[in-house]
Amino acid sequence: MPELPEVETVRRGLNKTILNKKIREIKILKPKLVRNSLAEFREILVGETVKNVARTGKLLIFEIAENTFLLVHLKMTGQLIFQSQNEKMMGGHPNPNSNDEFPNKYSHLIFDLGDGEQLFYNDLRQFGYLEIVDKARLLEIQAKYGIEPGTANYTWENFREILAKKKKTVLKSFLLNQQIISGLGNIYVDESLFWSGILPTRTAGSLTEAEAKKLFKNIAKIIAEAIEVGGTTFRNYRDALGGKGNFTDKLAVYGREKLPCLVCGTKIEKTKLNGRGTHFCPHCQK
DNA sequence: CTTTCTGTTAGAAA
DNA sequence: ATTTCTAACAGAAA
Repeated sequence: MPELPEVETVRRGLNKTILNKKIREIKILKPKLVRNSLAEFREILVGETVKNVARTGKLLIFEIAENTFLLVHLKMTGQLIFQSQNEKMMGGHPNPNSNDEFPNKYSHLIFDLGDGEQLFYNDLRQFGYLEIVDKARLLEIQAKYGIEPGTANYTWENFREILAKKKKTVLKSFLLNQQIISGLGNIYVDESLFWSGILPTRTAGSLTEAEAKKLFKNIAKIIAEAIEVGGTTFRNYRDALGGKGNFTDKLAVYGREKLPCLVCGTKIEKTKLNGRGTHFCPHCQK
């Protein structure tokens, strides 16, 4: 479900709500989502506090101690939602942006933070995971991620270099590959290619210098804009307070098949490319 | 009713 | 080695 802007929005929400609150207890209702043994998972976390929540690509990193990190990947439908029971008891819904009540049938882990405060890990499709790792393992995992929009390694030089290394790869797959460029998913790949006027079926090596530069800039721009408005809620995505993202109304092609292109009015087409639904304007994209 | 689709990605197959 | 397909799962939409 969530791509870089959505995970970043969750990260920011968590940093505003759960930092330095002691984990009193953890209810684990779906053990398979935890990659450590349950005993170890509880042993390490209960009594600790989260010092900071960081992120690499779509992976959340809870900093627990010098050599202890809790990784959380939301995959398609994972949610991390903070709820304070106190506000609820004072009347009104605890989260002004949400009507959802928690826990629900998809709340598979519940972190008790004391004072009526809880953090829920919800996951309809149960593809996500939680895993405690040490620093060495964390670095190993982070090393597999490609350049990331919004960070220092996202430079034109580096972008040109990865394009040159994957000349024959179809752009859609190229942009979805987290080891090449991290953070993009199906929505933002389609949007970036649309605004760059490039068909998703083109190969990395087929781009002109001008096209490549345009794509490079548009990716950074679209990701930044999406973060600003709290990401995109197409179906299940919710932020750390249960709220929805507002980039949804700004989508130009994703989910707009058969609707007129915002730029030229041609009907947006949807095809399947490498197993992924792919949206594009047959007139604007060459 | 059945079939197809869904924001991810590890691992298998090609 | 590199690229494409499939499975993990539940539910909505066609």
